[in-house]
Amino acid sequence: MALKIYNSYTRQKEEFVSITPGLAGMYVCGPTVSGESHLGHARPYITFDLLYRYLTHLGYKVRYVRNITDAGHFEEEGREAEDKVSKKALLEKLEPMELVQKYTNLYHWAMKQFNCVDPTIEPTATGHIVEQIGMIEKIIEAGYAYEVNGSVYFDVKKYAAGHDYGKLSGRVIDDLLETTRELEGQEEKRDRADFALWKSAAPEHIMRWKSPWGEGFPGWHIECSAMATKYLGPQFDIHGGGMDLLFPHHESEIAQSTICNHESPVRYWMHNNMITINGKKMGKSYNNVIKLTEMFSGDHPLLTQAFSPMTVRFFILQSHYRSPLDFSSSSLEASEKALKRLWEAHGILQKMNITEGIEAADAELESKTIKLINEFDEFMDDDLSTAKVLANMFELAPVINSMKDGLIAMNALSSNTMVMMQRYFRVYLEDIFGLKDEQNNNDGKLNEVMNLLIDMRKQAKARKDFATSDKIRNQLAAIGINLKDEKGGEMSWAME
RNA sequence: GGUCCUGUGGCCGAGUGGCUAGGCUCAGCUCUGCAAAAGCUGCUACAGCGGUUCGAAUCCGCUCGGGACCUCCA
Repeated sequence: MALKIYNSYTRQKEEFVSITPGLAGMYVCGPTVSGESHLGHARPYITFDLLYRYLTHLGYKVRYVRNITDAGHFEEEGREAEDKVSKKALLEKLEPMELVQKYTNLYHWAMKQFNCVDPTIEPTATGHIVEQIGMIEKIIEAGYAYEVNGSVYFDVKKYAAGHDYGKLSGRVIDDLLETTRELEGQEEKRDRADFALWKSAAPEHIMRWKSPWGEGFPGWHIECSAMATKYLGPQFDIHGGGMDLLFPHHESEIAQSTICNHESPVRYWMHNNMITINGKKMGKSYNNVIKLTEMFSGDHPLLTQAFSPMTVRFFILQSHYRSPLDFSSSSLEASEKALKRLWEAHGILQKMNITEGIEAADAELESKTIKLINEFDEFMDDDLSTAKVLANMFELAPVINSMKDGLIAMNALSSNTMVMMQRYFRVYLEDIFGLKDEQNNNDGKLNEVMNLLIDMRKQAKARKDFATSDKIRNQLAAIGINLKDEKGGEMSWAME
């Protein structure tokens, strides 16, 4: 089996073949650090973290570039240029870079909470002004851009004449040229479909750089092209981002890079679908965002409780990344319970001592188990079908739990299968899905205290002193620790 | 208005034409001093109407509903 991924460019699943065997280059559109990340942002970061982890698991050495957009852009092309970052900075009375730093830190914190692996390179737009200017100059030299009043625009019409502008996003160039939408201040551009490579900065702009065309700031799309080219080369394997970036952002990236580097920049375009609330995309424009800090604290009118980062991560993994995913507090609650059950089964499985050389006593269960486990790889190779892998795990969880409770004999499955199941659960849940234990019970002293309490409760139960045994259990429950009686008189515990 | 996507059981969600994903909820049962946890059982759905086919949730057409992009957006 080989990994197949859905390529937005060709609109079909394709076998992934990297340009250089053994190496993979991927670029993911990172955040604009002019505000706090919300739940919607979590999806691409977790989706492409999953991809990065899986490619690594498959043996690729991956260069994972995820940018930070810290240079502000005009709010809306054609209207009065207004730098997002500097606008907010005025409101908050902060230096632009102070604001950028604040939200960058917050973003990094959120990524850590989600257990996302750091990208191998995390370039900033402001750190690559020189490269962006260089690229713009090349485009002008090639005759595909023109300068007006200190701003530079990409000539879409000319590009479209010889290239397939619009292929990625399914746009028809004539429609773009004939937009019914009425936009003001288009007079600088030769054509309304043209987009800015460089914008002249109005005097009040705080963020500004010198360029051959005067002081200004880079256009929205050029940073990704410049940084991707610099770190991944003129053509690289995978470019990821949210579906809402298909047009115009990624379409424009292709155009710019193609003119500069004389080849299409990306082999596989991957796009995650949106997270919605009541069917509507979560986004700034809709005023329906739930910030990640609010998710984790529960401090939001739409939330009935706080949801941990791993619950959110699991929630996202339970659906396919190209399907829309509708948020509601109750579906998060369902994910929380499901994850808890699965994670406990995982813990039980890992603690099992496997006796070597056991032959399977239950041939039917043995073959079913092997099939379910083998499908993990198959499903992941099929465009990262995490939901199906999890479904198989949930089919195996009762088997694991039943073995622990003695409802299924320990020798029902062969040693080889047990070892394989242990390995696959660990590799998939922890290494590939990036889930981790959120209970802070690593404290050895807490464990010893709990062992003491369990011992006391066992003794109380043995002499039928239920008042004492219930007191221990109930008071622990009150502080969020659940004691569970097990078959055979043993007890285990778990934090809420 | 243009382009594209989508409509699955109480809820969330997988679904490559035939073998009825999975999770959560709910009901019953088992285990248990009680509870929790765990296990077992039950709940057979694919917006509507046509068509193709031996056979369609899956393909085609129409109708209705929802959404995305076309403007900053993950």
